[in-house]
Amino acid sequence: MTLPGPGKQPYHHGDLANALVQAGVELAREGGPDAIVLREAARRVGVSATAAYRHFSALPDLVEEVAAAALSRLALAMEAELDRCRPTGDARADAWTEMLAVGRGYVHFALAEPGLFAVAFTRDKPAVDNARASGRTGLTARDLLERALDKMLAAGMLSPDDRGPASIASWAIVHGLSELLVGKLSDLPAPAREAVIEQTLEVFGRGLIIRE
Amino acid sequence: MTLPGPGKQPYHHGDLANALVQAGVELAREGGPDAIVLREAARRVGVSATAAYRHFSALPDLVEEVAAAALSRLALAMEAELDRCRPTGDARADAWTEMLAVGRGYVHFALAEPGLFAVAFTRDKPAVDNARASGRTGLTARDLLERALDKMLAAGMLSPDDRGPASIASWAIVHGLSELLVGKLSDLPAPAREAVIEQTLEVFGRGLIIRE
DNA sequence: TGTACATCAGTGAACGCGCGTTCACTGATGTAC
DNA sequence: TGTACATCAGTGAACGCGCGTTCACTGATGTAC
Repeated sequence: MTLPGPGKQPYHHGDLANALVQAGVELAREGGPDAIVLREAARRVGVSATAAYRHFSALPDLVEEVAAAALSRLALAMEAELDRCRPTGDARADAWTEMLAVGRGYVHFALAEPGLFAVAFTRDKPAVDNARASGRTGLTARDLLERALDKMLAAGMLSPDDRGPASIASWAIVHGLSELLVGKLSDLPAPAREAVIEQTLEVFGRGLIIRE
Repeated sequence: MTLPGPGKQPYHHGDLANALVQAGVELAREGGPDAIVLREAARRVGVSATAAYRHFSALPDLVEEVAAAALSRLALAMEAELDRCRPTGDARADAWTEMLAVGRGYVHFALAEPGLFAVAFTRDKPAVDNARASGRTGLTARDLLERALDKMLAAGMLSPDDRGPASIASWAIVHGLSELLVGKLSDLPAPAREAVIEQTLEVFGRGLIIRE
């Protein structure tokens, strides 16, 4: 690969596909799914609109990769929240702390990046959950949730009978909370919002956790 | 108002505003928010595109009214589900049955009318929950939920401390479930889907209901 | 090490499309006298 | 009961716009000999 000298515009970009996806991500951040516009992405990268067709068969291809990148960022945000957990050694407490972190990470990402969140869950295509694009192959949001639930199970605070239903139920509660806070409940001031998040996760947790 | 004779196309439509909203609803059913197109709505009603401007200041006005109509239909679907409940006389059982009906009505509407559901929760504007448009002024989805929760409270199966958080938590669980089933989990076959709905509501219910 | 040439990655003009909206207009309606 | 006239509710042509995509092309790259 040739590094361009200062001020030089190389004829070959070198990494156009990626650059277009990044531009697409930026557009999505600013205006959600509908704002992902092929011509604008090309414009931002400084390339002709037609150049995009060397890397994507058509617009939906680009959108799909932007969605994958958005999902990837969601998982990253959740991992960041997870990293802030300090284990105490109490398996039960730690498992629930992890579960809360996963949920909070999810909801906070939606609030911080509503455009990307919308794109991540946009459905034009069969919708592949695997984020194989954008160079990342780490754990998905779903993986992080399952791991937290497994720890709860291992800690004996989750009934084996509930392990199955718990996946989708947990996903639903954080997803619904995210959509509402970003949408119909967007008027809530930030402090009230945080209280709502904590209370909702707590009520939900009571349904999950075995009473000792 | 003049009723048009057979085959006569009256110059004055008589109820254009409403007809355009209905056409918009149809478009939304078929393709979600982006499918609400002023010109197409006018076309379907058999009127020039510009006629719409006698009744709506611009496209977002139409969309807003279509969204209100969609919310109205959601509430109607929930009421229909509610009407199928047969009270047993046991206040606790009946309250929970009603709560389940409200939740199921919500999720089933989303599954039956994904386009309308999306429009109902689309956010371009401040988003007024009041469905003052489309001639309906009944109870909203939110009202139905609050009523069910009040009955649970009255039946002594919901802690007064939880009454507040329960509103948004309940809304979140059904909303998230709806979004997921219509989106990322749309591959689920119908029977599995129903099982997921029941299990999710049950797990959630355990968090809400006071253990006797 | 040089050179011919296939292949790759761009360019720029052009296309057709459907949209929202404006404009000047005309036909229908209803009200004052 | 008639009639003049303001107002209301439509029409149809036209606008500019930005989009996705196609086409024939050209410059850069890399490989075979």
